[in-house]
Amino acid sequence: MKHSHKRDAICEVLKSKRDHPTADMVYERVREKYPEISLATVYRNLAQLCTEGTIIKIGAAGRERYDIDTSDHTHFFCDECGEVYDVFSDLNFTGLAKAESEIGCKIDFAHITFRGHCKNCMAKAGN
Amino acid sequence: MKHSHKRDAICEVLKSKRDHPTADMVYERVREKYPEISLATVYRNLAQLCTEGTIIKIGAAGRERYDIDTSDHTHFFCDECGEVYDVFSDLNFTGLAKAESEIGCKIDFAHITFRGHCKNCMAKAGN
DNA sequence: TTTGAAAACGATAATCGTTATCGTTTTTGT
DNA sequence: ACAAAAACGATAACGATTATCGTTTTCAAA
Repeated sequence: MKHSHKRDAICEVLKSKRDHPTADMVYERVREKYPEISLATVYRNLAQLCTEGTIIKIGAAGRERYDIDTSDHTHFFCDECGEVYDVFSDLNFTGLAKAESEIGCKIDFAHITFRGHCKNCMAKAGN
Repeated sequence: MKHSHKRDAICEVLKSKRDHPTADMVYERVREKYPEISLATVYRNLAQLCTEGTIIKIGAAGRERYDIDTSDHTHFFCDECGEVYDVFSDLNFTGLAKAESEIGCKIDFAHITFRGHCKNCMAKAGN
């Protein structure tokens, strides 16, 4: 895909620190390279990158986050610190066909997110 | 739980038509009984009912919906018509422990939503 | 290398769902 | 009946995101 310089810089931000930043966080980071960039440009390019499939949006209650890893994986949201972690382990679940037949629908996606307490927060609480 | 008249009417709206309405939809419906009710009152009471555990919020990308069925169940969102359906079939999934050990976390909730095409929309498309 | 159209941009206004404020009204317990 | 607490309506404020618009940059064809 052909990208503008600023769009490239936004990709670079997503690639270099894979912590699922919000638009604001991307804005702050890309300003290190382009101090004059507008927040509108960040939103515009994030939207475009989503449309073309380069990145994905992982909605978390009124505050979108962005992930450059478009492979099939799950996200874990820490309820304590708000951090988001990738989970790549396979999750097989049974009952999907039964769910489909229950309401007579075709399930295209089963979207799973985890919530709980992350390693760091558990370590802190443990002491 | 002790409720005001208007809070009761809001519950009644949720009970009588279990289609996971948005706050706006609740507002429209409760106005049939209380034409003078304010949208603020609807939001206020929906929030309160969530807090006390009488109803649940099922967030769907920037637009909350409300469900008076607080039992453990899943929701199916039709990508075509936007309708939301309840799914009560059990879904067992394996790999949760592996996911926990992968990132060293404690998973408290696994939140699942389905997306796809509902019965009605498939029937329409089929002709 | 000029040129002109398309794409991208910055600034900022607008939008949308939701929440907060505040002065008034209703409910409740005594 | 009465005071305190809860609920209310109107509306302003909020925060995240999107739209607008006039300007600037890019890039390919001439």
